[in-house]
Amino acid sequence: MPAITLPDGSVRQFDGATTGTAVAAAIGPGLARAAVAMSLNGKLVDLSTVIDEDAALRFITRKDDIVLEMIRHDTAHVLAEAVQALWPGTQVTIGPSIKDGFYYDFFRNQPFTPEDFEAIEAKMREIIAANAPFEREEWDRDAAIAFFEEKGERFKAELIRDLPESETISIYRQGAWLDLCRGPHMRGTGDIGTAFKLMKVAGAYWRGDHRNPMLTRIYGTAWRDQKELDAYLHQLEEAEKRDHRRIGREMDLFHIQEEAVGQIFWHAKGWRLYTVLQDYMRRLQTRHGYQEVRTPQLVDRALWEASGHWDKYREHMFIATVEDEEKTLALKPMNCPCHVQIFRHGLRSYRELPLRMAEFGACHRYEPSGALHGIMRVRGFTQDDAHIFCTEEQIASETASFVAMLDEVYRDLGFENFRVKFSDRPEARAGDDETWDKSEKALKEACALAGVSFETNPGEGAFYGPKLEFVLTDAIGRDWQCGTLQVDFILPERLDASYIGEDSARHRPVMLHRAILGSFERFIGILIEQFAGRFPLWLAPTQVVVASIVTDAEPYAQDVAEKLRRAGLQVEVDGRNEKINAKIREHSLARVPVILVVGRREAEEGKVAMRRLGGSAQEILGLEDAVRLLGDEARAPDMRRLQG
RNA sequence: GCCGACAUAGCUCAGGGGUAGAGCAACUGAUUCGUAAUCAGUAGGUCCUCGGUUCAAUUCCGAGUGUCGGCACCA
Repeated sequence: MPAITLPDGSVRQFDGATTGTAVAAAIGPGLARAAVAMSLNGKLVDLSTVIDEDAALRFITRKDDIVLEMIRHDTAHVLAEAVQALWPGTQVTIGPSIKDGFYYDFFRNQPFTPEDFEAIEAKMREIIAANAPFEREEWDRDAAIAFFEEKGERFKAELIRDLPESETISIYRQGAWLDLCRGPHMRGTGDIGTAFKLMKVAGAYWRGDHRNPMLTRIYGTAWRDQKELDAYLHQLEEAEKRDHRRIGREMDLFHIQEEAVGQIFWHAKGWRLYTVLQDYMRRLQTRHGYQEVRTPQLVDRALWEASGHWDKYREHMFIATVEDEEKTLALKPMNCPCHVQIFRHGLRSYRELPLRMAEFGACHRYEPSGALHGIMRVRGFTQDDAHIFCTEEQIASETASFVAMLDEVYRDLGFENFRVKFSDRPEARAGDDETWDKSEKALKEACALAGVSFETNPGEGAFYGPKLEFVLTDAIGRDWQCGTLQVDFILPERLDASYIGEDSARHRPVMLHRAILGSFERFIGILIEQFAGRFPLWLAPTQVVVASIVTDAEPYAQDVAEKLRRAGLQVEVDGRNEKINAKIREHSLARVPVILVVGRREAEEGKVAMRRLGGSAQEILGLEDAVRLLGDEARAPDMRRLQG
């Protein structure tokens, strides 16, 4: 006699075991039509699930956002059926819903191409139109394995074999086709609707392991209706316009070419942005008690052997040799071993700790070709790196002040939201478990002190210690690690760093590896996408264009520009023989934040007509006022804070 | 690195077995025009590289390089 409690608090009694379908029908035909699944005691299940005891029930209709996940998951099943119908012998593997869509991984000797999409989508529409119900069955484990092996589905068989013994083996049928699946699903394929689209094909390793065979993955997107789908596709187009590679070209910031793959040719404007950012970071870190150093690019392999990097990362290092010498040198892939050299050069006292050593360290890593991505993932980059040599007791407070500094920087640069991941010990690591226990504990306590909440990223730590990763998202929705803080008990040991304690004995310092931007290259990439190239005045490579209306006004335009330059602004004069409309248009498209228009009138009266990017209003200002206003506004945020 | 796609003027792209075209940009001239494109003209290309097929390859085939999208990697 199940009593079913609905979200409005009402309770319905049923004589015997019932199903969601029956309950919905009992409530009303409208709901019966609309309900596609249900939440039973908080768990999302099929509508056909049998209810034989008291339960809290909420029906899921297309209005619920959770239905998007179901649509996507169901669409993945339909995709798999379509593909197997068109290319028998293709093996199925897994097909989950993901952000904005779904994918399905297939094994087939010949990969799919986007040209196949049309045929696949047509077949999918057929399957959806047939509206076969999704039917759940629970199978015996061995029978399921035998069944899939019989069919030649060795990946499916392997999946079942690897499921824990306690797991129920459930199968979902849709018409004549079936798949191993945990569920839940909507009522039938017809519930999917027609707002789906196959997006791209890609290779993906079976179970995400590069030693395994490569599968063909088909990505798709699916939505409740065409309107949502169109909106999503439009959003993708908009994101593409923010792509830092595109804006970098449009704004003449940088380029990359074949002769220096993975390295950046910074053009004048891009470099201006870079140096403004670097100056800002330098001021900030000085204020936060860091000392800046500079260490060599080429360092003998002996040091990398001692640090452990040679062993682990040799293939990813650029090696340099000279004919006259036996030595093998490596372009530094990171700065820490060099910083330890400075630390251990001479005797250190506990009184010097925490010692915060910073370097804008230019590093080179031979990144896999497939990893390269614009200026975000490169082979030559510069970290805003620093190492804090401290005692164990100082870890927490140093972490807290680091997080405060990072927070300040991210806010100043327009990032209010960022995610923090805590990555703990990886499989391949240096140091014993005791040390790792100590490091992870220290870092977690430090997070608590700093009020940092994080998600855990198991097994993703550095080989020498656990790390915090500060993650920002690019225009296309991809995550990038920028800031980081890593606790390291290992390197000081390996490279024999020590200080003299209060007790006059030698002690090992702890090293905190930390970066805020991560690399200038990556961060500037993110910054470009964040602002879509429309930088705040202090970061803009060209801050002001003075545009003359008539040739007569050009001398005055030059005069205006000169005064602005003296106030520290980056100014260009557009004295070309073009109509003012054309100039406004061009400089607006070039994302110049401020255009000062000057004609005869302004020249006579000593004024400027100021127009801001994105607005159409103009403001008439006296020249001196404009210079003061813009000069003030162009100050970096830290300078404003200092100067008020 | 792996799978796939792509590579033509500075940019965006069209074309196609008989050595290439558009728009924008550039340059020249005219125009001096007050807030998102003035008009006219000119110039610009080893069609990524190497090899093969062919009377003939930028086009077809192969290899390489690079880029893009994923996957794997990311000290």
